[in-house]
Amino acid sequence: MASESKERVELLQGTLDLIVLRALHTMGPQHAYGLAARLEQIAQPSLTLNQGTLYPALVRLEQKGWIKGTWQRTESNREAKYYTITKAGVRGLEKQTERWRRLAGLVDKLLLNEG
Amino acid sequence: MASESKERVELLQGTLDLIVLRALHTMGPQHAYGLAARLEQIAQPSLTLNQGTLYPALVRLEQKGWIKGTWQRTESNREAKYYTITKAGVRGLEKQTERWRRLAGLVDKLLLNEG
DNA sequence: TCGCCTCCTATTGACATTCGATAGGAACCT
DNA sequence: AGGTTCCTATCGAATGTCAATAGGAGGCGA
Repeated sequence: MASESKERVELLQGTLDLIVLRALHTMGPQHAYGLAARLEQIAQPSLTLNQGTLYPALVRLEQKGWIKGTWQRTESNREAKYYTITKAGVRGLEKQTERWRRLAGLVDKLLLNEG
Repeated sequence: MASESKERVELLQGTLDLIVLRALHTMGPQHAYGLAARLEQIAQPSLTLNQGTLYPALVRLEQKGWIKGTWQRTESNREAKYYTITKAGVRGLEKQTERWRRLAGLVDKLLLNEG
């Protein structure tokens, strides 16, 4: 047995943008905190999203013009920055998805050669 | 249509180790140069492996004890460092593969929710 | 023998991203 | 008043990739 038991999925650099974009696209506007919660839930116990990773990612994406943040009040009456995906963001998402599929395809191709 | 036509796959950070390990595992001992050629061939025109990325990766893997390099003569009579995967490397490969599958599964789960 | 091409290893600096730790404000509940 | 949850945010360290560059050694043709 391996001596560790946590076995979290660590992000592959560059994957986070795809994940965030996709999440915003399907679930609509979200704020960082909520996003983290949703994703963690979807990912079961395997992925723990670092706040210190997520926030910079959102800033990055906003600077690129792929998402846009607006301050609003939460259901729980707190100030939160809700991010919405932009048109450019949708295009970006498509590209990132394509990129992912390519790499995944390549890796799978290698992984399949079990001979 | 997108305005560009090359669309190379850039590596997701952390993927290279998996690829190299897998390649060595299935094709047996290889030197860096040959490895690059083989991989590029497998990946069609989509992946261009950077030498500047591959060499450090091999050093890294050797330091971890996952691969072992020995100098030998090539068919073309040149000195080359042939890398072989070690037992620890095989275990590492399994872990990396598992890790990849997890992340790929997660991303795919997200990607499937097309609205 | 000279020069060039292919084969092959290798390093360097810039850059981007992630991690882990840490900080703090504001609303709500007791 | 005090604690907890919600929520945003930043910092330093570590890591990995990229693009460019350097160079030696064998083989081959002129």
